Amino acid sequence: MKERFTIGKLANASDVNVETIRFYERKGILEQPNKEGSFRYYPESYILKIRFIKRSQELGFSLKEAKELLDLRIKNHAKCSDVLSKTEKKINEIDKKIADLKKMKASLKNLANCCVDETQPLSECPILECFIDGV
Amino acid sequence: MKERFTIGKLANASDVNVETIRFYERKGILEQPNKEGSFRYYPESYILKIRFIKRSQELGFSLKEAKELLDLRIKNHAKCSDVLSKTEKKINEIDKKIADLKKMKASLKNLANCCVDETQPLSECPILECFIDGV
DNA sequence: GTTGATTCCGTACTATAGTACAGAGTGTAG
DNA sequence: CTACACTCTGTACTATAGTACGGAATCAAC
Repeated sequence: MKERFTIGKLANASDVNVETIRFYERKGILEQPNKEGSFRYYPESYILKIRFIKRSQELGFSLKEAKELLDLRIKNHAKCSDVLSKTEKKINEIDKKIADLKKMKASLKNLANCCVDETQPLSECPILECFIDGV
Repeated sequence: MKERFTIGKLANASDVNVETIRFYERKGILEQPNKEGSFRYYPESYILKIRFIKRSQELGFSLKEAKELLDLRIKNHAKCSDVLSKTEKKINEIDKKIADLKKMKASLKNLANCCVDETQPLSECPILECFIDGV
């Protein structure tokens, strides 16, 4: 038997505010679930959707982009090339983000290392160097 | 001879609005440069700072966090342990971001692959699977 | 079958990150 | 030495992403 969630339970399980879920519905980020009577009842998958949205934001995607990511799916093979090009674009974006995060990390590691080895030289604002070569 | 930039030149070189730079100064994100007369003149390093801030935002850091990253530096060795712990915290955050971006990417690759190989099964919302195991 | 928690809708408010603009002053190139 | 592009300060406006709240309706447990 499948679990169903009222908005309050869903909010709790997804670690967001009830108002946030309603806000997402108003904005079309989340689709409205079936209503029984006048109350919304959500399938469990919404927990995953909401967590995906929140994490996407933390990774530098806007709500709109998070929705685009959630919407990426193959409905019929005529549209496959469309999905493929969008997907490849997003993969490229993600690769750039990963590359830049790695540069940031290397820069921070270098900074941390200077705390250990006092003889290391260090510029006034060491993290600035992280994007110098080929952003 | 070092280059110096008026706010307009800096904005142009950094690919942001003049008002954005002034906004960052009001908010204390960027420190005010020396003024000659009543005009601001910036050293070249500000281009790098502003690009760093913008990119940090695209990687999911807030303005406040971007400033914290820019401010991470060793002033004297008494405070080293402080810098070290902040730096390690940020490195952990970055590692988590990288890990999740990789999961997203794998999910998108799987989706793309289904366009090529039609026999592959695909769920209704394939990207949702990306954070299922051990976020 | 009443009561208390939860949900409903709509509207208003908040925080963050800018953007726009008015009106005065300044710098510089011809 | 003047014209005009640029800068100054201050205030107001915008977009995005929520958050809060009033007052009515509903659900569920006793």
